[in-house]
Amino acid sequence: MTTLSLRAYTSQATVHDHEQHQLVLPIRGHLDIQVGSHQGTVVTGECVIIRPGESHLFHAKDAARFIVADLDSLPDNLAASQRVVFSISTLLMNYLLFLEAQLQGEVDRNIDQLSIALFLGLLEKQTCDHRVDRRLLRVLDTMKAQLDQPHDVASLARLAHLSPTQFHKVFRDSLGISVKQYLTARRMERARAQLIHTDLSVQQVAEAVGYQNLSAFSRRFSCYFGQSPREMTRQYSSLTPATD
DNA sequence: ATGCCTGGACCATTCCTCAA
DNA sequence: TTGAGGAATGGTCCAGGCAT
Repeated sequence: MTTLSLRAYTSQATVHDHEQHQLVLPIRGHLDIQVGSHQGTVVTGECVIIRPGESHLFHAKDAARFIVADLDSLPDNLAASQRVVFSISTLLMNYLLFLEAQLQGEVDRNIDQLSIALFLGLLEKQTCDHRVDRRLLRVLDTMKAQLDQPHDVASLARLAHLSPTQFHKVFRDSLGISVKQYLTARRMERARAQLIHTDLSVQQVAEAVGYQNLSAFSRRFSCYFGQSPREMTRQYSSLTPATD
């Protein structure tokens, strides 16, 4: 049995434990946590795993809000991990924001079941073997929010309060790829989504993800996905029934 | 014919790693 | 932290394919 609840703690909770697994996912503000021997702060974009019988306590600031999920069992990817805290994907983070609104609305059993199913589906997609360095969170947000803008490493490093060399190192240690590779990956994924889900032309999509030059975009897209933007569009449009 | 797109060649810039 | 050097990336130009 999986239940989801939205909770906003504002005061020190007493030490306690549960029979079920519990996941705590901040959607605003941060929490000070103590889980077993682990102690630290958890911020938006991270998830805490609390195993059955494990003593824990939270302390949240006034404005902090977070989603709590009680589960009988963890998905395999989480169960296999020894981590207490890991970074969640942007997709799951966005879904949590939707859930926040959903959980405060009217109670509808069907919708609730679908919501939980989707939550579990996204949970299974998490790679919980890493935790993104805090200094990079603003940088990642900035890049993702401004994919159409040019980003140079020097200014991104300043945002993280690191020297360019340190920034390179922290970035690769934390995410396993270089800054440029990360930016290109985000741009390509966004581009693919726009090509498949919108009627924007390849030119418009290229501009939307920061390429002034269509040729450069097409080349990069083909390298990344192994097929051209137009081929990608056609492949998916042939799978989608016509609406008119 | 026209517009849209792809991909090759070339070049400049920026990135990234590594040694000092 | 800095600097060097190779690698990667993006822009420009252009030729050519494809659909309308």
